[in-house]
Amino acid sequence: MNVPIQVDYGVRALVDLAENSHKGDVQTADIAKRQQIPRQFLAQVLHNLNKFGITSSKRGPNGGHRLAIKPSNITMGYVMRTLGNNKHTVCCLENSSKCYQAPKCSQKHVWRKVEIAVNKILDSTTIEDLINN
Amino acid sequence: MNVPIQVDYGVRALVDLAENSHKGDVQTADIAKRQQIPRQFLAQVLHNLNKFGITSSKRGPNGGHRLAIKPSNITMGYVMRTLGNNKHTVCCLENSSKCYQAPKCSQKHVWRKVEIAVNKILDSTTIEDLINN
DNA sequence: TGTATTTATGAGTGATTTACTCATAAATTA
DNA sequence: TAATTTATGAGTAAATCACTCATAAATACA
Repeated sequence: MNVPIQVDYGVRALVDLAENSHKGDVQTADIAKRQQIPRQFLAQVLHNLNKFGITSSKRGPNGGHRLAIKPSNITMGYVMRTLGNNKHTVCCLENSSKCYQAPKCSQKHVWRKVEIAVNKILDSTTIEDLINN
Repeated sequence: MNVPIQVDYGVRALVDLAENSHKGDVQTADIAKRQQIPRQFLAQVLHNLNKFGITSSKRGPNGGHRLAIKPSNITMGYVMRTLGNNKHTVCCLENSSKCYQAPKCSQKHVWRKVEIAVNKILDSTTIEDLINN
């Protein structure tokens, strides 16, 4: 499984937001510093989370980011699908190969089974779960 | 999950070998033709399978490849680990990030859980299972 | 012995992806 | 108006992927 660093950063940012939301909007630079994530890149990740309605943001002085959904309703699966470039969790050759097209590809349903198992775990793990360890 | 095309080719080659083993050694070119895999690349894949004892081979006229283990004992998991460049199935940032090192990485055990679930499926699926659909 | 056949093996390569940076625009506040 | 903060698209260096190429080594058979 390819876990893009965007997903890692995104999840960490969401955990950070959940833990610091009481102070009001949280700025990219603060999250970047706390989580040791390159600032400009984190800005893009947060922008993506924003676009998909997981967070919302405000520009200008004392602007920043906040969660738009409560931590117990944000699943790793949703973050993965949001930041993971719309790829299948198990990319069984989805781009170039004929795997999914081939009628007698005997591997296909194994990988599908794997994907279902993965999504089951990711969709049942929330940001809140991560905070509670 | 990154399913390298090598793994796909390897699994298909093993299924092909299992289905054609009764005729004696099977040549790379024949598998390549039947399975529509680039010949030279398949040669490398078969060589890798050979190195790890899944197949054996013979050079020269009427040489070729054969299974060294019976299909019911070759798991997708083993093929994945053999051809998948020794990476973790779930590559939770294993290369560059601090994920596995960081003491308070709350994602780590989620990805580990995912990896265990994936391996459970792959290790319980054999080449024989694929042949029997 | 010599020639054809087949695998073994390392080096190279073009395209794509990844993980960023840079530059600048737009919004907001004081 | 100036400072601050996010928005957004373009660019980029390094790594990876999916191969090809070239050549060596083994084997079979005439």
